Amino acid sequence: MSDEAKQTDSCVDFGILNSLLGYRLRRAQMNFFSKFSEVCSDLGISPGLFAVIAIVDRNPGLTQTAVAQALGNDRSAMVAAVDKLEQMDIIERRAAKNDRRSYALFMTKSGEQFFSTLSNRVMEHEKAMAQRLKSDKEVDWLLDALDLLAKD
Amino acid sequence: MSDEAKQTDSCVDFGILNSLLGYRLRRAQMNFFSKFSEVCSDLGISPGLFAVIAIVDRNPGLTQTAVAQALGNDRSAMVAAVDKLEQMDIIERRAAKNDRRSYALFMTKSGEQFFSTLSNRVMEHEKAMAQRLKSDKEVDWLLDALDLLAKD
DNA sequence: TATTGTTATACTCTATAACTATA
DNA sequence: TATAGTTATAGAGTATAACAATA
Repeated sequence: MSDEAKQTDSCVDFGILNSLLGYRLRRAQMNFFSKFSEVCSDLGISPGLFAVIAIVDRNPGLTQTAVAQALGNDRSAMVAAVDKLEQMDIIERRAAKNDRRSYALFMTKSGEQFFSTLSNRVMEHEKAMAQRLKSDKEVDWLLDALDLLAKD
Repeated sequence: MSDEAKQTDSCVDFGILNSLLGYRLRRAQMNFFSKFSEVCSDLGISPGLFAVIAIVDRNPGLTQTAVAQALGNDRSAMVAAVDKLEQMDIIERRAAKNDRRSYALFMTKSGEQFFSTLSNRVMEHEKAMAQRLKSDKEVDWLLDALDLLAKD
């Protein structure tokens, strides 16, 4: 490898990208995503599926559309997700009481146990990442800042 | 709509998701992404293409592989990106001096002008988002925090 | 008419493997 | 043998449109 080529290895000027929240958000999120996958891939759970489980766990009886709206997804994306989670015996569809068009989503018994294990893993990962910041105060501050940037 | 169903609209408990940096990062990044698209879609530039242009603008003569490594992408993804940017007369491939396998990437004259316009738009968008935070100090702090979370 | 779940579809982004021409 | 660019391909994620059953 020539010296000229070697320059390209680590001396790249990121210019405007360095000052862009959007770019840094993307890099940070991509890192979180890949780390999450490492931690949870053997359990067959992606970040998206984790979010669905977390919502159903805390809000038993929600419809598929309601979960989709909460997560900012389209209803059509819920079908495959709930199919998979039902196949894994984590979530179950039950006929809704007042509306025969919709299903109510509930955790199964084994699903609750699974989510407990899963949450512990995710929290460990989260803890390791949060420790890169100086204090718990800074983590809270970051959570608030990200919330501001997520709105509309 | 029944009262029972109405509950699902905005009274969803996000549980553990609320305290997860990973989830909030995802929501914030998705918002940035869609806003960026609104601002730049008429120019035919996605966040990914913008990053490529920004790197080439500041580092003329880099190879495709070097740009890919800087951005954390695979080389194969660069082909279509550079094809499009070359078609738009923003970037051009030139034969590399010492290595006939590789191209050196450079901005075209019109590309530099285009990037100037583009950067102004992106900076406006960025400014609007940054103003959601309390001060410039907080923005700098956030940039540093995101940088910490993006590493390995 | 409007809404729920569903299906089909497509589009983007991304990663992998294999090929070629060079090194 | 190793690397740069390329191609083909496949997977995940996401969004749109249309349909049947139901409201």
